[in-house]
Amino acid sequence: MNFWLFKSEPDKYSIEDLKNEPEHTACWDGIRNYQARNFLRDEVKIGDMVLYYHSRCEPPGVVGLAKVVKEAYPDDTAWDPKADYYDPKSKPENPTWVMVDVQWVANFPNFVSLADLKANPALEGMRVIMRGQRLSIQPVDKAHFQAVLKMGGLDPKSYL
DNA sequence: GCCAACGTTGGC
DNA sequence: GCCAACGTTGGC
Repeated sequence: MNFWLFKSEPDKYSIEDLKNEPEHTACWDGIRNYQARNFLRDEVKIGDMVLYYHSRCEPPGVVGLAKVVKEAYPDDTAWDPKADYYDPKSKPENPTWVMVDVQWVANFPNFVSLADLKANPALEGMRVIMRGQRLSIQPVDKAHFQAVLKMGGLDPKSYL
């Protein structure tokens, strides 16, 4: 099993939006960065666990836990001219972009802000706390993942 | 809203 | 293939 951090802007799609979906499940569409795409396509697997991170808000931080329920398949919003993430380079016969499905698992009893993450020495090296780290799909070390769950008030033994 | 950091584009 | 210009991300 792999561990991930997925960023989302809560104004656009928050963890509450995911929680309110049928079966708490939605497609994670709109990824238009090649490094993130490669993670989605090659390494994000069913059962992988995801830290749900709110970015571009005050304060940014990890708000909960989700899991992967469907592996990479073509992101059809890329060839819809009306979609926000339309990309004319991507075609149905040769899709450039992929998405996965994620399911809400839990909200953190305690919000874990970016400042909290930076203040925890156990999280040294975690990508999200590094300067200029814009990647919206990030791999997370298991030890880091467990530490963040604990900070959020969830028992890793119950979820991993 | 600002702006530094980063990714992408496109002329050469 | 280089790199300047441009667009986007995201913390602050």
